[in-house]
Amino acid sequence: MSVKSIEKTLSTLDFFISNMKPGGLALKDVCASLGFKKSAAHHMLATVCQKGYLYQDLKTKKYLIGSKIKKMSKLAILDDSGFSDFAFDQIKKVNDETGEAVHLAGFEGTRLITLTMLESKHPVRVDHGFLNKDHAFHATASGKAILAHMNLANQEKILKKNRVKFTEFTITDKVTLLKELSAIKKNGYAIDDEEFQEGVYCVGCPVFNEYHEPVASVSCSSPKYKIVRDKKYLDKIKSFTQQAAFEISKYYKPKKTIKTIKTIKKGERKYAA
Amino acid sequence: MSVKSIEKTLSTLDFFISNMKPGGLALKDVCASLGFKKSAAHHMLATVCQKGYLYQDLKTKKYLIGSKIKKMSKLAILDDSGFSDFAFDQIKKVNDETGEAVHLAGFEGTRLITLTMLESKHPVRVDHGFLNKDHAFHATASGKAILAHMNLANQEKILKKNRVKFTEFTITDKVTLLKELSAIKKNGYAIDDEEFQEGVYCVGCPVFNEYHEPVASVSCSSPKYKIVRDKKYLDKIKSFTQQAAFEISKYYKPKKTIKTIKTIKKGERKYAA
DNA sequence: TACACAAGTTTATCATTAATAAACTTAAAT
DNA sequence: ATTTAAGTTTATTAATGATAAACTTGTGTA
Repeated sequence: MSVKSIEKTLSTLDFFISNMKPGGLALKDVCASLGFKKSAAHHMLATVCQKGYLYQDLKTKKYLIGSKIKKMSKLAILDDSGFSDFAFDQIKKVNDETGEAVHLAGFEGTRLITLTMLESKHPVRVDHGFLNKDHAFHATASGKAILAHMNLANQEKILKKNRVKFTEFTITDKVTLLKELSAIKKNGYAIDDEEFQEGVYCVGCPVFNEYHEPVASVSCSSPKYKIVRDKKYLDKIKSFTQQAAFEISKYYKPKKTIKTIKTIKKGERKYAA
Repeated sequence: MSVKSIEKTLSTLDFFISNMKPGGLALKDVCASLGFKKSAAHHMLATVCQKGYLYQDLKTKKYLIGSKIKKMSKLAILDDSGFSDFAFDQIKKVNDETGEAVHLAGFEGTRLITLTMLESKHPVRVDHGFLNKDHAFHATASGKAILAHMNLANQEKILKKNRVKFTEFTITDKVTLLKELSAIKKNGYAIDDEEFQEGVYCVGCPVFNEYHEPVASVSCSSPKYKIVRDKKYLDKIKSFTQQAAFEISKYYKPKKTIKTIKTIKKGERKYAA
């Protein structure tokens, strides 16, 4: 069960984060975009303002981002960038060598999260454009690469919340998926053959932490026709992706010789399963 | 009127931001600290997780900061630091010269916000320790310094929400306050004589933008006995505070000769009344 | 200066919804 | 293996959030 007034409020915060304009947003803008009644929206926004997450300009009455949210942007505990920064060069290399879109994905609970992505350089591009692949753990190479190396309990928790059929090729049957995951674990890489988007073929490889738990994945997406046309193209993508994931896993095996090791705080390794 | 479930939810987010522990927070911790019933808290947290503001660790079931909040911390629109950075040297100077606690305050709607503060260097210190002086516009030197230079309409809006009696010296009568504000405007500085905290005496001076609208203030806090003991001490504090506020106002009159002018974006000047 | 319109605010009422308690599940500790 | 504690789910009820309508404020136009 979910609490509707909370959903509406957090959707509103989402909206402010994504659609903020210089002078702020008017009540009617929020109502128009999110389909709220103006009196209801007013009560909601008044409460959000009272808590300091937004505030209202005295003169224009438009709503602006409040100090509570701004304060967040200064909190070190929220800074996740250590891992992504470490991974960037490897992601970049795959992108440079293949020219295809490359994704670095992590997860939070049962949700797959895109941490970094580099877009395709080719004229015919695979353009995902979304940074939260909600409920797509089972339908993406990045998701399956992580999932394959989890224990059964976690696999089941995730699959329970990830059973959306995105295309006709999306695997939704649990038994078929578990069989697939078992093969992925053996092979060391995952394939997404138009399971998330039609015409898109991806290869994904897992990133492990120091306990060999899967914590992230690297994936490379290509238009499927290229894969079909040239068998060796897949091998190329596969090897670069695999190599990148292997290198990124070293983030979790910090060597003393790396000078920057002191700056890697415990809290940054928060992708552990 | 305020929406209670929203209040609870945002209080919970506040709690997570302030009290996050490495492995996350358990449901019972939230319930114990905020006085929620566990089933209600569970429903609330489930909704917050669904929206990606928090997430639950698969194994420990503890709640952690989610990608939505992390993403916020990377958004440029939230970056307010231009003004505070510009002001820092001046704040520092007052702190160095007087040794007393110095505050830079701004405001959001009817709420006074502490942007930066430097603590007292003296053994007997005035230690505010709070960064959001809620509803204290009327009871602080920083608040009154800003308020004095606003138009009557805005003054009244703010005073309507700022009438808490913090000490026996807090001025809550509207007529008395408006008279005081008028004097402050004439003098160019505001005094807080134990109106917010007993034994604490503050001087506050307004910072103006290019349209001569008050947008912030600098205040310096001292134990009252020092002020009483030595008449010249107040003059010293007053002159340093005044000078700092004057210099900080230059942020809003950018000269072409300053090279960094190009980096000052329109959006950063968001303290205008 | 007056008028009309649009946006925001407040209020009281009603129906929905969030809070509750109790039963249930899971996992850890003895 | 048993007990306990934490988390989850469910059905019920009382409280609360949504609503419409009246009201206020401010802006732009005549």
